[in-house]
Amino acid sequence: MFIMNKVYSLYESIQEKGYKLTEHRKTILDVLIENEDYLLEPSEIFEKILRKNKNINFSTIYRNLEIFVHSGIVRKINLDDGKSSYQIIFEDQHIHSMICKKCGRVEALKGCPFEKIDMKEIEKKGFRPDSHKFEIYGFCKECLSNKKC
Amino acid sequence: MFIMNKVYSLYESIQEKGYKLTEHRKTILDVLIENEDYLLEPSEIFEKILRKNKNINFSTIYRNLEIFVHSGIVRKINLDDGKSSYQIIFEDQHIHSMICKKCGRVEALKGCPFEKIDMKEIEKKGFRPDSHKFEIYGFCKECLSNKKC
DNA sequence: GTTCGTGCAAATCGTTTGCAGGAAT
DNA sequence: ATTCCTGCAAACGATTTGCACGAAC
Repeated sequence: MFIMNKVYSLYESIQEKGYKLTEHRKTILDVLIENEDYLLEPSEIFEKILRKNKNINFSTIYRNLEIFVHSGIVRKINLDDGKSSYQIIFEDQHIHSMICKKCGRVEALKGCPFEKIDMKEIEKKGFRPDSHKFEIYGFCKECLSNKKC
Repeated sequence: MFIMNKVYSLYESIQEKGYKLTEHRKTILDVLIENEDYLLEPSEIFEKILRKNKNINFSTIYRNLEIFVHSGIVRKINLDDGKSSYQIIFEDQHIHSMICKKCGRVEALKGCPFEKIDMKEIEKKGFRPDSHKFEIYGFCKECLSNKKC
Protein backbone atom coordinates (compact mmCIF):
# COMPACT_ATOMS: atom_id res chain seq x y z
CA MET A 1 0.00 0.00 0.00
CA PHE A 2 2.53 2.53 -1.15
CA ILE A 3 -0.21 4.91 -2.16
CA MET A 4 -1.59 5.13 1.36
CA ASN A 5 1.80 6.00 2.77
CA LYS A 6 2.00 8.80 0.29
CA VAL A 7 -1.47 9.99 1.27
CA TYR A 8 -0.70 9.95 4.96
CA SER A 9 2.38 11.97 4.34
CA LEU A 10 0.20 14.57 2.64
CA TYR A 11 -2.06 14.60 5.70
CA GLU A 12 0.96 15.11 7.89
CA SER A 13 2.16 18.04 5.82
CA ILE A 14 -1.20 19.71 6.36
CA GLN A 15 -1.20 19.13 10.09
CA GLU A 16 2.41 20.15 10.49
CA LYS A 17 1.44 23.56 9.19
CA GLY A 18 -1.24 23.78 11.88
CA TYR A 19 -4.20 23.15 9.59
CA LYS A 20 -6.94 20.77 10.62
CA LEU A 21 -7.59 17.56 8.75
CA THR A 22 -11.22 17.87 7.67
CA GLU A 23 -13.36 15.63 5.50
CA HIS A 24 -13.52 18.34 2.86
CA ARG A 25 -9.76 18.59 2.69
CA LYS A 26 -9.50 14.82 2.30
CA THR A 27 -12.08 14.89 -0.50
CA ILE A 28 -10.27 17.64 -2.40
CA LEU A 29 -7.00 15.79 -1.97
CA ASP A 30 -8.66 12.56 -3.21
CA VAL A 31 -9.58 14.29 -6.43
CA LEU A 32 -6.11 15.73 -6.87
CA ILE A 33 -4.56 12.34 -6.17
CA GLU A 34 -6.85 10.52 -8.59
CA ASN A 35 -5.68 12.97 -11.26
CA GLU A 36 -2.09 13.20 -10.23
CA ASP A 37 -0.91 13.37 -13.85
CA TYR A 38 -3.23 16.23 -14.75
CA LEU A 39 -3.55 19.91 -14.12
CA LEU A 40 -6.99 20.64 -12.72
CA GLU A 41 -8.79 23.97 -12.56
CA PRO A 42 -10.89 24.74 -9.49
CA SER A 43 -14.08 24.26 -11.52
CA GLU A 44 -12.92 20.81 -12.64
CA ILE A 45 -12.20 19.86 -9.06
CA PHE A 46 -15.68 21.05 -8.13
CA GLU A 47 -17.26 18.89 -10.85
CA LYS A 48 -15.29 15.81 -9.93
CA ILE A 49 -16.41 16.19 -6.34
CA LEU A 50 -20.02 16.47 -7.51
CA ARG A 51 -19.58 13.21 -9.40
CA LYS A 52 -18.67 11.60 -6.09
CA ASN A 53 -22.07 12.74 -4.86
CA LYS A 54 -20.43 15.24 -2.59
CA ASN A 55 -20.71 18.98 -2.62
CA ILE A 56 -18.12 21.46 -1.51
CA ASN A 57 -18.52 25.18 -1.87
CA PHE A 58 -16.31 26.96 -4.36
CA SER A 59 -14.87 29.24 -1.74
CA THR A 60 -13.89 26.21 0.32
CA ILE A 61 -12.13 24.73 -2.68
CA TYR A 62 -10.25 27.95 -3.37
CA ARG A 63 -9.31 28.43 0.27
CA ASN A 64 -8.03 24.89 0.59
CA LEU A 65 -6.08 24.92 -2.63
CA GLU A 66 -4.22 27.93 -1.31
CA ILE A 67 -3.59 26.08 1.93
CA PHE A 68 -2.29 23.04 0.06
CA VAL A 69 0.04 25.21 -1.99
CA HIS A 70 1.21 26.86 1.19
CA SER A 71 1.77 23.43 2.74
CA GLY A 72 3.93 22.48 -0.23
CA ILE A 73 1.78 19.55 -1.33
CA VAL A 74 0.15 21.15 -4.36
CA ARG A 75 1.62 22.99 -7.32
CA LYS A 76 -0.16 25.96 -8.89
CA ILE A 77 0.41 26.81 -12.55
CA ASN A 78 -0.90 29.82 -14.38
CA LEU A 79 -1.67 28.88 -17.94
CA ASP A 80 -1.79 31.29 -20.84
CA ASP A 81 -5.54 31.67 -20.66
CA GLY A 82 -5.14 33.34 -17.30
CA LYS A 83 -6.71 30.55 -15.29
CA SER A 84 -4.97 28.73 -12.48
CA SER A 85 -4.50 24.99 -12.44
CA TYR A 86 -3.42 22.73 -9.64
CA GLN A 87 -1.60 19.43 -9.33
CA ILE A 88 -0.63 17.25 -6.39
CA ILE A 89 3.07 16.96 -5.53
CA PHE A 90 3.94 13.57 -4.14
CA GLU A 91 7.63 14.06 -3.74
CA ASP A 92 9.05 17.49 -3.13
CA GLN A 93 11.05 17.30 -6.29
CA HIS A 94 11.83 20.30 -8.45
CA ILE A 95 10.33 19.38 -11.80
CA HIS A 96 9.52 20.79 -15.19
CA SER A 97 6.73 19.52 -17.34
CA MET A 98 5.28 18.73 -20.70
CA ILE A 99 1.72 19.99 -20.60
CA CYS A 100 -1.01 18.85 -22.99
CA LYS A 101 -2.98 21.84 -24.15
CA LYS A 102 -6.02 19.71 -24.80
CA CYS A 103 -6.52 17.50 -21.74
CA GLY A 104 -4.17 19.09 -19.21
CA ARG A 105 -2.08 15.96 -18.87
CA VAL A 106 1.29 16.68 -17.32
CA GLU A 107 4.38 14.60 -17.83
CA ALA A 108 7.58 15.27 -16.00
CA LEU A 109 10.78 16.11 -17.80
CA LYS A 110 14.06 14.80 -16.57
CA GLY A 111 16.52 17.44 -15.55
CA CYS A 112 16.31 21.17 -15.28
CA PRO A 113 17.52 23.61 -17.94
CA PHE A 114 18.31 26.21 -15.31
CA GLU A 115 21.32 24.18 -14.26
CA LYS A 116 22.74 24.48 -17.75
CA ILE A 117 22.28 28.24 -17.91
CA ASP A 118 25.32 30.44 -18.09
CA MET A 119 25.19 32.12 -14.68
CA LYS A 120 27.84 34.62 -15.70
CA GLU A 121 25.38 36.22 -18.05
CA ILE A 122 22.90 36.69 -15.23
CA GLU A 123 25.50 37.94 -12.78
CA LYS A 124 26.79 40.42 -15.33
CA LYS A 125 23.36 42.00 -15.47
CA GLY A 126 23.23 42.21 -11.69
CA PHE A 127 20.06 40.14 -11.65
CA ARG A 128 19.22 38.01 -8.60
CA PRO A 129 17.15 35.01 -9.72
CA ASP A 130 14.78 33.51 -7.21
CA SER A 131 12.64 31.16 -9.27
CA HIS A 132 12.14 29.97 -12.79
CA LYS A 133 9.70 28.25 -15.05
CA PHE A 134 10.28 25.84 -17.87
CA GLU A 135 7.29 24.28 -19.51
CA ILE A 136 6.78 22.55 -22.83
CA TYR A 137 3.29 22.83 -24.28
CA GLY A 138 1.87 20.56 -26.92
CA PHE A 139 -0.35 17.52 -27.30
CA CYS A 140 -0.05 14.19 -25.57
CA LYS A 141 -0.11 10.77 -27.20
CA GLU A 142 -3.74 10.09 -26.29
CA CYS A 143 -5.04 13.39 -27.60
CA LEU A 144 -3.04 12.96 -30.80
CA SER A 145 -4.43 9.49 -31.39
CA ASN A 146 -7.94 10.82 -30.91
CA LYS A 147 -7.16 12.89 -33.99
CA LYS A 148 -8.71 15.89 -32.35
CA CYS A 149 -5.52 17.96 -32.39
CA MET B 1 16.44 56.78 -37.58
CA PHE B 2 16.55 53.05 -36.97
CA ILE B 3 13.73 53.35 -34.49
CA MET B 4 11.32 54.71 -37.08
CA ASN B 5 12.03 51.85 -39.42
CA LYS B 6 11.17 49.48 -36.63
CA VAL B 7 7.97 51.37 -35.92
CA TYR B 8 6.89 51.36 -39.54
CA SER B 9 7.43 47.66 -39.69
CA LEU B 10 5.06 47.30 -36.73
CA TYR B 11 2.50 49.37 -38.61
CA GLU B 12 2.89 47.13 -41.61
CA SER B 13 2.35 44.01 -39.53
CA ILE B 14 -0.95 45.44 -38.35
CA GLN B 15 -2.11 46.35 -41.82
CA GLU B 16 -0.99 43.08 -43.31
CA LYS B 17 -3.41 41.35 -41.02
CA GLY B 18 -6.19 43.57 -42.36
CA TYR B 19 -6.45 45.84 -39.33
CA LYS B 20 -6.72 49.58 -39.76
CA LEU B 21 -4.00 51.92 -38.56
CA THR B 22 -5.78 54.22 -36.13
CA GLU B 23 -4.44 56.98 -33.88
CA HIS B 24 -5.36 54.93 -30.84
CA ARG B 25 -3.38 51.97 -32.07
CA LYS B 26 -0.38 54.20 -32.68
CA THR B 27 -0.68 55.65 -29.19
CA ILE B 28 -0.84 52.25 -27.53
CA LEU B 29 2.14 51.12 -29.59
CA ASP B 30 4.03 54.29 -28.59
CA VAL B 31 3.65 53.37 -24.95
CA LEU B 32 4.74 49.80 -25.53
CA ILE B 33 7.74 51.00 -27.53
CA GLU B 34 8.77 53.54 -24.89
CA ASN B 35 8.78 50.67 -22.39
CA GLU B 36 10.21 48.01 -24.61
CA ASP B 37 12.26 46.52 -21.76
CA TYR B 38 9.29 46.19 -19.44
CA LEU B 39 6.20 44.09 -19.06
CA LEU B 40 3.17 46.36 -18.83
CA GLU B 41 -0.27 45.53 -17.52
CA PRO B 42 -3.29 47.01 -19.31
CA SER B 43 -3.87 49.40 -16.39
CA GLU B 44 -0.28 50.64 -16.60
CA ILE B 45 -0.70 51.26 -20.31
CA PHE B 46 -3.87 53.18 -19.55
CA GLU B 47 -2.08 55.38 -17.01
CA LYS B 48 0.85 56.08 -19.30
CA ILE B 49 -1.57 57.17 -22.00
CA LEU B 50 -3.27 59.48 -19.52
CA ARG B 51 0.10 61.05 -18.74
CA LYS B 52 0.37 61.90 -22.41
CA ASN B 53 -2.87 63.83 -21.97
CA LYS B 54 -4.69 61.31 -24.04
CA ASN B 55 -7.51 59.04 -23.06
CA ILE B 56 -8.33 55.65 -24.46
CA ASN B 57 -11.05 53.45 -23.12
CA PHE B 58 -10.04 50.29 -21.31
CA SER B 59 -11.99 48.09 -23.68
CA THR B 60 -10.15 49.65 -26.60
CA ILE B 61 -6.83 48.90 -24.94
CA TYR B 62 -7.79 45.29 -24.31
CA ARG B 63 -9.16 44.83 -27.80
CA ASN B 64 -6.04 46.25 -29.40
CA LEU B 65 -3.60 44.33 -27.25
CA GLU B 66 -5.28 41.16 -28.45
CA ILE B 67 -4.97 42.38 -32.01
CA PHE B 68 -1.28 43.15 -31.53
CA VAL B 69 -0.65 39.71 -30.08
CA HIS B 70 -2.52 38.21 -33.01
CA SER B 71 -0.41 40.29 -35.39
CA GLY B 72 2.72 38.92 -33.77
CA ILE B 73 4.08 42.28 -32.64
CA VAL B 74 3.31 41.99 -28.94
CA ARG B 75 4.05 39.27 -26.43
CA LYS B 76 1.60 38.38 -23.67
CA ILE B 77 2.83 36.86 -20.44
CA ASN B 78 0.69 35.58 -17.60
CA LEU B 79 2.41 36.24 -14.32
CA ASP B 80 1.82 34.26 -11.16
CA ASP B 81 -0.61 36.80 -9.78
CA GLY B 82 -2.98 35.90 -12.60
CA LYS B 83 -2.68 39.23 -14.39
CA SER B 84 -1.59 39.56 -17.99
CA SER B 85 1.34 41.70 -19.05
CA TYR B 86 2.40 42.80 -22.48
CA GLN B 87 5.65 43.70 -24.22
CA ILE B 88 6.51 44.84 -27.72
CA ILE B 89 8.43 42.44 -29.97
CA PHE B 90 10.77 44.28 -32.31
CA GLU B 91 12.36 41.37 -34.01
CA ASP B 92 10.49 38.16 -34.34
CA GLN B 93 13.18 36.47 -32.38
CA HIS B 94 12.47 33.57 -30.12
CA ILE B 95 13.60 34.75 -26.71
CA HIS B 96 13.53 33.82 -23.07
CA SER B 97 13.68 36.33 -20.29
CA MET B 98 14.73 37.34 -16.84
CA ILE B 99 11.76 39.09 -15.33
CA CYS B 100 11.97 41.44 -12.35
CA LYS B 101 9.14 40.67 -9.97
CA LYS B 102 9.22 44.22 -8.62
CA CYS B 103 9.32 46.56 -11.60
CA GLY B 104 8.49 44.22 -14.48
CA ARG B 105 11.80 44.83 -16.22
CA VAL B 106 12.58 42.16 -18.77
CA GLU B 107 16.06 41.21 -19.90
CA ALA B 108 16.67 38.75 -22.66
CA LEU B 109 18.63 35.59 -22.07
CA LYS B 110 20.98 34.33 -24.70
CA GLY B 111 20.12 30.96 -26.09
CA CYS B 112 17.23 28.64 -25.55
CA PRO B 113 17.20 25.69 -23.17
CA PHE B 114 14.76 23.84 -25.40
CA GLU B 115 17.55 23.22 -27.87
CA LYS B 116 19.48 21.36 -25.21
CA ILE B 117 16.57 19.15 -24.25
CA ASP B 118 16.79 15.44 -24.93
CA MET B 119 14.20 15.06 -27.66
CA LYS B 120 14.30 11.28 -27.33
CA GLU B 121 12.64 11.57 -23.97
CA ILE B 122 9.79 13.57 -25.48
CA GLU B 123 9.41 11.31 -28.50
CA LYS B 124 9.34 8.28 -26.28
CA LYS B 125 6.26 9.67 -24.55
CA GLY B 126 4.58 10.32 -27.89
CA PHE B 127 4.25 13.99 -27.02
CA ARG B 128 4.16 16.59 -29.81
CA PRO B 129 5.59 19.87 -28.49
CA ASP B 130 4.36 23.06 -30.09
CA SER B 131 5.62 25.78 -27.80
CA HIS B 132 7.53 26.26 -24.61
CA LYS B 133 8.24 28.76 -21.91
CA PHE B 134 11.42 29.45 -20.01
CA GLU B 135 11.44 32.38 -17.65
CA ILE B 136 13.67 33.33 -14.78
CA TYR B 137 12.06 35.42 -12.08
CA GLY B 138 13.92 37.53 -9.57
CA PHE B 139 15.00 41.10 -8.96
CA CYS B 140 16.89 43.40 -11.27
CA LYS B 141 19.96 45.44 -10.43
CA GLU B 142 18.03 48.68 -9.97
CA CYS B 143 15.43 47.22 -7.66
CA LEU B 144 18.13 45.49 -5.63
CA SER B 145 20.08 48.72 -5.20
CA ASN B 146 16.90 50.44 -3.99
CA LYS B 147 17.10 47.93 -1.15
CA LYS B 148 13.40 47.33 -1.43
CA CYS B 149 13.75 43.65 -2.25
C1' DG C 1 -20.28 53.53 -48.98
C1' DT C 2 -18.71 49.77 -46.64
C1' DT C 3 -16.15 47.93 -43.19
C1' DC C 4 -13.90 48.38 -39.15
C1' DG C 5 -12.92 50.86 -34.60
C1' DT C 6 -14.49 53.14 -30.47
C1' DG C 7 -16.83 54.69 -26.05
C1' DC C 8 -20.04 53.55 -22.95
C1' DA C 9 -22.36 50.79 -19.76
C1' DA C 10 -23.51 46.45 -18.52
C1' DA C 11 -22.30 41.70 -18.24
C1' DT C 12 -19.22 38.10 -17.31
C1' DC C 13 -15.79 35.22 -15.25
C1' DG C 14 -12.64 33.72 -11.86
C1' DT C 15 -11.61 34.59 -7.35
C1' DT C 16 -11.87 36.63 -2.58
C1' DT C 17 -14.07 38.18 1.65
C1' DG C 18 -17.17 39.05 5.94
C1' DC C 19 -19.90 36.86 8.78
C1' DA C 20 -22.52 33.57 11.55
C1' DG C 21 -23.03 28.85 12.57
C1' DG C 22 -20.67 24.16 12.83
C1' DA C 23 -16.77 20.94 13.26
C1' DA C 24 -11.95 19.55 14.66
C1' DT C 25 -8.70 19.74 18.28
C1' DA D 1 -13.58 25.58 25.29
C1' DT D 2 -11.03 27.33 21.86
C1' DT D 3 -9.65 27.66 17.44
C1' DC D 4 -10.32 26.70 12.98
C1' DC D 5 -13.47 25.55 8.95
C1' DT D 6 -17.44 26.13 6.12
C1' DG D 7 -21.50 27.85 3.39
C1' DC D 8 -23.63 31.62 1.90
C1' DA D 9 -24.11 35.76 -0.35
C1' DA D 10 -22.06 39.63 -1.61
C1' DA D 11 -17.99 42.06 -3.29
C1' DC D 12 -14.23 42.26 -6.13
C1' DG D 13 -10.97 42.98 -10.04
C1' DA D 14 -9.78 41.91 -14.54
C1' DT D 15 -11.58 41.26 -18.86
C1' DT D 16 -15.32 40.92 -22.44
C1' DT D 17 -19.44 42.16 -24.92
C1' DG D 18 -23.61 44.54 -27.35
C1' DC D 19 -24.77 48.43 -29.32
C1' DA D 20 -24.95 52.92 -31.62
C1' DC D 21 -22.00 56.33 -33.41
C1' DG D 22 -17.73 57.77 -35.72
C1' DA D 23 -13.48 57.09 -38.36
C1' DA D 24 -10.45 54.59 -41.83
C1' DC D 25 -10.26 52.52 -46.13
